[in-house]
Amino acid sequence: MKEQTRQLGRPPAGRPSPTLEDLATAAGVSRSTASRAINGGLKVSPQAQAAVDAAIVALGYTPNRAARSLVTKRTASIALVIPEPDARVMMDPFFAAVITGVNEALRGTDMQLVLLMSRAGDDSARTMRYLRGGHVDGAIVVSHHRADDWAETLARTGLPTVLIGRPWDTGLGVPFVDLDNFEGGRLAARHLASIGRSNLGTVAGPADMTAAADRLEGWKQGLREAGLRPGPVSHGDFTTAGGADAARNLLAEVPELDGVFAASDLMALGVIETLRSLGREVPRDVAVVGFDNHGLTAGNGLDLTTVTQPMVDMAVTAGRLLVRRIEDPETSTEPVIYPAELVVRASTAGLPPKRREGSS
Amino acid sequence: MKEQTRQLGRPPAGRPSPTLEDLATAAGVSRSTASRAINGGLKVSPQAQAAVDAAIVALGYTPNRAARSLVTKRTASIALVIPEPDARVMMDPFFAAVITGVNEALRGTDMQLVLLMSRAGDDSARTMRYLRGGHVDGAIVVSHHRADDWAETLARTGLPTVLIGRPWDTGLGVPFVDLDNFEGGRLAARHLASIGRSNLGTVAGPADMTAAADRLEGWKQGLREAGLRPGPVSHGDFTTAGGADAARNLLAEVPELDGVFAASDLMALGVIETLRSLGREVPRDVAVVGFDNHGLTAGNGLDLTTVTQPMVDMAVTAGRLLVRRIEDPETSTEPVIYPAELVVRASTAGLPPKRREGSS
DNA sequence: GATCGATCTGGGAGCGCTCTCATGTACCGA
DNA sequence: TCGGTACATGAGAGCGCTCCCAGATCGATC
Repeated sequence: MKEQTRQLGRPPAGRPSPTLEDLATAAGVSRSTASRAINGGLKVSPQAQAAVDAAIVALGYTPNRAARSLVTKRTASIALVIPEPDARVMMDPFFAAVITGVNEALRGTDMQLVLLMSRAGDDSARTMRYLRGGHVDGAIVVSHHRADDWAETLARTGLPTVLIGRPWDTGLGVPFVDLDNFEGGRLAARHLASIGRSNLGTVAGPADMTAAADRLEGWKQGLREAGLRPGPVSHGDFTTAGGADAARNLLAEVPELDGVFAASDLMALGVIETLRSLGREVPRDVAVVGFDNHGLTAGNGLDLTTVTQPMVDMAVTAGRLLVRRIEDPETSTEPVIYPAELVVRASTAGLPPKRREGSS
Repeated sequence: MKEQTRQLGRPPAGRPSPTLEDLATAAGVSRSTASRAINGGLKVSPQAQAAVDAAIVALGYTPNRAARSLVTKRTASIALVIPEPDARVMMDPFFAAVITGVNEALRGTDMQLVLLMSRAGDDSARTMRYLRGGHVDGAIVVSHHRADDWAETLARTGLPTVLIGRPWDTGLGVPFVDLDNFEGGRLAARHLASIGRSNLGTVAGPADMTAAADRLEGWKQGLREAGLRPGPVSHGDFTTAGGADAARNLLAEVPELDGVFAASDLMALGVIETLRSLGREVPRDVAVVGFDNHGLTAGNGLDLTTVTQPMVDMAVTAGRLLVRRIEDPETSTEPVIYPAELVVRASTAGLPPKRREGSS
C-alpha cells in the first residue's frame, strides 16, 4: 500500500544524457538547426551540419525517443503479436522464423520490435488495448484461429497492420502474407499419386486455422484430380504428439494405408514414429509427405519429402510491407502469396508400391 | 533526397485518442487528480477515484507512454539482447525458451519486451547505442562468447542488466542466471562410468563459451573421480551437424568408444546419427548423454539421457531479477545458479557393456 | 540601386504527462 | 472558539523534442 504512488518507479541513477539543447550549444547553433541537421539535413548549411555531426560524436548524443514521439505521434516501434500459448511458441520453429524475418525487415530502419505474446481471454484484451493505445506504429499479427478477431478489430482502429497467414475474413482490407497452402496440399496429393500410392490419408491441422483448411482442401482437390477416393482425414494440432495420435486414427480407418500427407513436418515426424512403432516401414510400406521444410527431421535418419514454406522470407515481406504502409497508408493492401513447392526426399522415395490400383 | 526531411514519417491518420485533460474534464476533476487516480490513487477521494475510473472506461483512455516516460525518465520496456546470428536463433529452442520465459516474467508488469537481435560488428555498436540511449529501463543479455563485452560495457553505463549465462568476467557486479554446467558435465561422466562404460569421449561446445567450458571441465573432473582416463574431446557448435562431425573425430581417435557425452541435445542427435550410420548401435555399442533436455529427440525413436536445463524457468528468474533491479538498484547482484540434474533414458539404458574395465 | 526570390537560421509554442507546491477543507483536542 | 494536523485538490512548470513562422543573409535580376 505504501508504495502505491510510486508504481512508476524511480528515475534511473546515472548522469543525464545530453539533450538537443546541449548538442546545439556544443555545435554553436540553435536547437532548431541541430534538430534539422539530425533529421536529414535539408536546409542546413554544410558548416552547420558538420558542426552538429561533430558534436554528436563528441557528446555521444542520442535523441530522446519519448520526446520525439510525443510530438511526432510516432513511436518508431512495431508490435509482433503472437496470439498463442507460450508453450507452443517454444517448440515451433515457425515462430522463431517469424521473429527472425521481421527483425530482418526492420534492419536499416530505426524501428524496434516489440514482442506481444498474448494468451487467451483477458490477456488479449490487454494486448488489444496496448495496440490501440498508440504505443506502436503498426502491428504484425501471426496466426488466426477462427475465434480471434484481431484482423477485424485492428482494421477498425486504423492501426497499420499486416497479417502473416490468411485471415478467415479477407474482406477487411488488411493485407496479409501467406503461402499458397491449397496448392501445397494439392502437390502433396499429386506426388503421392504419381509414385503409385493409392490408399492415402491425411493428418490435417486444426480445423479452425485457414492454413490447415486450405491444405486440406488442396489435398482433396489433388486426390480428385488423380482419380483417387478422398481417404481418411484426422486432425492434429501441428505437434509431433498430435501427428502420432492422428496416424493411429488413419490406420484404424484404412489399415492398407500406403501414403500420408501431414500438414506440418512436426506432425509428419509423429506419423513416422507411429508407423514405425507399428511395424510399417517408411517409405516402403507408407510414404509420408510433410509441410514446412524446416530441417528438424535431419536427426531422424530419414529425409522428409515436404512442401516448402519460406517462413523467414514471408516474415521479411510482411515486415517490409508494414513499414511501407506506416510510411504511406495508401500502399496497396494486396495480399502476397508465396508459391508452394514440393521437395522430394527419401520419405517418398519412388519404390514400387505393394500393389497398383486405378490411376484412372 | 527529396524525402529526407520526412524520415520520421507522417503522423497516423485516425482521430486522436483522449488525453488526460479530456479524461479530467469528463470526470469533473483536475488533471492532477486524474493523474493521481490513475497512478495508484493515493490521496484521492473515493468519489474522485470512481469518477475517473468511470471516465477511463467511457473514453477508452490509455495514458500516452511517450509523454509519461518523458517526465518519469522510465520507458516501461526492457530489452532482450540476443547477440547471435539469426540463423542460429531459428534452430535453437534455447532462445525460444528465453523469449518465453522473459515474457512470462513481465506478465503483470506493464513492461514490454523489446527484442534486439544483433549481429556481428557494426550492428552491435548500434545495439549498444540504443541501450545507452535510455530507450529501455534495463536489459537481459543472452550470451557468452568470450569476445563480446556486453557485460563489461553495460556495467559501465549503469543500465540495469541481467545476464543469462555466466560471463567470462564475473567481477563486474552484473548478476547472472545460469545452470551449474560444471556439475552437469560431472554427472554425465559419472553416469556413463556407473553403467560400466570406460572408453568415453565428449563432444564439447565452442571453446569460447563459458557454458561449454564448464561442462567440459565438469566432465573431466567426473572422469577423474571415476578413475577413468580423460578421453578424446572434439568441439562442435551446438548444432546437429556439428555433433555429427565431432562424433567422427572421436571415433577416429578412439575406435573402441563406448560412451559419449554431447554438450547439447542437438549435438547428441548428430552423434547418434553418425554412430548409426557407421553401424554402431545406441545404447548397446555406445551410450550417449546429451544436455538441455528439450524434447526434440522424441521423433528419433530413442529417448535421450540428458542433463536438464530449465531454460524457461531460468529466463523467468532473469526477468524478475531485472525488474527488481530496475525498481531498486540496490538489489543483490548475487548470481542465481540452477542445479543440474540428470535424466536417465534409453540412450544409456543399463545394458552390460561389451567388456568391463576398471571402475577403479 | 532597389526588388525579389532562395536559402538558411533561431525563437517560440506545444505535444501529454508527472510532480511540486500552495491552497482549501474537515476534523481533532484545547 | 481557535490553532493544529491531517488529507484532498488544482495551478503551473517543465521533461526534450519537432515544426511553424518570422527574420536574416546573399545573389541574381530588373
